[in-house]
Amino acid sequence: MLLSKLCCERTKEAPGDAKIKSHILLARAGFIKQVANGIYSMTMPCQRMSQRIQKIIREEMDACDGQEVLFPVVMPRELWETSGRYQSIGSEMVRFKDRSNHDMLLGMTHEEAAVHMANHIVSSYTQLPMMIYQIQTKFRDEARARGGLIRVREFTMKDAYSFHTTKEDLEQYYMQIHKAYQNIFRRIGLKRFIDVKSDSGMMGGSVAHEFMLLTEVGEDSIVLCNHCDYRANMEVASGIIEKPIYADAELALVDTGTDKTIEEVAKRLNVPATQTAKAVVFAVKGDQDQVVIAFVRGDLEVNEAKLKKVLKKDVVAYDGGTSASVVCGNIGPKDLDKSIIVVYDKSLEGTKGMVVGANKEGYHYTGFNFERDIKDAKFDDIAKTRAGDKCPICGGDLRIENGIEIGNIFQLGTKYTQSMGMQVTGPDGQLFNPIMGCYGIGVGRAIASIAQESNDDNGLILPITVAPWQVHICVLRQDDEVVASKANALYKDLESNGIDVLFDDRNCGAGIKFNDADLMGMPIRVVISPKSLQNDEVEITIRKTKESFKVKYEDAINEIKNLITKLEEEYK
RNA sequence: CGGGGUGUAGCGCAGUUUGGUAGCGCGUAUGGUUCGGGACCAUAAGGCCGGAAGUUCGAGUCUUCUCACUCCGACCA
Repeated sequence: MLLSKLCCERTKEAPGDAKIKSHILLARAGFIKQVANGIYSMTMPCQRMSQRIQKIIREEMDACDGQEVLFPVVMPRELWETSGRYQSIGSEMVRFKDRSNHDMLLGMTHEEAAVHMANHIVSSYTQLPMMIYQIQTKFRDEARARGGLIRVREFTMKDAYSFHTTKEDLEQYYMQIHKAYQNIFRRIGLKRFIDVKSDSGMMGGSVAHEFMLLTEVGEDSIVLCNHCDYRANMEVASGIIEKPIYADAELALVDTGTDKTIEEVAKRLNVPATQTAKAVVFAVKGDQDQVVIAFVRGDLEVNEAKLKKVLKKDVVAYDGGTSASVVCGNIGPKDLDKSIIVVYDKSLEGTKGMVVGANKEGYHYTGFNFERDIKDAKFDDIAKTRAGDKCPICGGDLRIENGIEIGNIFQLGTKYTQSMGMQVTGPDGQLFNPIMGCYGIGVGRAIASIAQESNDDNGLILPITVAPWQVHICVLRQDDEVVASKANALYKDLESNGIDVLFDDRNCGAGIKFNDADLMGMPIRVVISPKSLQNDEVEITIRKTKESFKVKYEDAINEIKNLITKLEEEYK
């Protein structure tokens, strides 16, 4: 490809609104062009990078006996009603009417389409296990797109769906995909990626993992153990906390005046925050009259994802406007309104001598004993894990890092095959619902992740496995006929040897060429100039290591071939 | 959805307080001198100042409405 003809403009300055490295660099290198909020066009280099990533994904999926298929982008309402998700998914799914007034939607995930396809084709367990996958555009009307390609509304995704006869078979296959994902992320050049246990969210199902790139700019919080392999998304992480024992005491009503917060009350009564219980008020989503109160120890926070899981209901912030009587700031477990759903965190289990609200303006109780004073209380894990809590596996210290989700895998179970009525005949002649797994990777987010992780002050540093071109030729003094023809000949020769080359054939200064080459990040730079040709040489520089050496012009092709092989080794 | 911010040349921005001929840097085009880390000189092209309505002799600038983008938060397979 001739750079002079490439539809891709590099700029010195980043868009004013770009904040994170990957966004700044992809924009400056001219890889992406924003069209609307969360919607981008990709120029040729970016599209080629996307295709290279897709090729690696295909190879790994095919190695897991995946069959590449294509589901529709636009689907009818009826299909999504069979799973119940037409109703349960909110405004992040775009809905519209076609010309004959049918309700239609844009696919944001394709479980329904996958089951629809499988259901009409598979009739016997002998056809299982089976995995189908596609690489296609998805649209999710995110409330807030941000960070360039990190969080967008329209994106390319690989989504795969597997069908199994037994749970054991799914589990075995799940491990196989898990391995394939590790291969994919390693091969596209990501370094700091890990898999974590995750919440299965709206997808349903039980076991789920997310693949995360650890980075400052990540939107997810990940809990990691400093000593063992334990790691989990904050949404599901559980740490062990120190539980100081306080002396049991008589229940006593004390005047706490206008003090409401844990900090104020603890200070007034001269007790540590760990000797208090905090009440956090929620309401069931869509029903502000159904109040939910979650109790955690005073020094802890409620983890809403865990609370939702315990309740099996969605909760939202309580807006205060209901019939239930709650005295905010003085809420306690004793004598609460019967209509309220109450959840206690494990941090309170077995505690005594605690300070709790009295459900009475201006008063708290001291000496509260959870075993004695609440009958039949059930304790669930609903507290947010903190850095410094102890690992549930080995007892080591936990730490918290940010991450970007770059892929995920779910053991779905029969949620969709059941709701959509997919049944096949089993070995015993009886019909059963196949057990499903599903597996996603965001291609655009992988591009952003690579850019985010692999760069320096001068620009992108693309792994050779995904770089749009392996070699970037800079010809200095394009106006010199001998140099120009030698450079052009090298360009042609490399291409005819199956090497992808970006040839900077512009007649401009060396600085401009070097800066553009660094910014765009191709792994191998070849400089050919009057100076190098004096000794009949060209200069080869490795972008990543800045390592540079000269080779004879005639040997250039072989040297470059060898170098490519050597660089590729690292991603095997 | 809540709270802030910004819309002026392809890109980055000034000009708005106090209304009076549309600016700067980068980029682009042409000519020339240079040219191994974003060179220099000269010349030129490029704008309905996001949109609509209003105030005014006169609006990029003031008023009202609207749209878009964006940051923080809520939300998020």
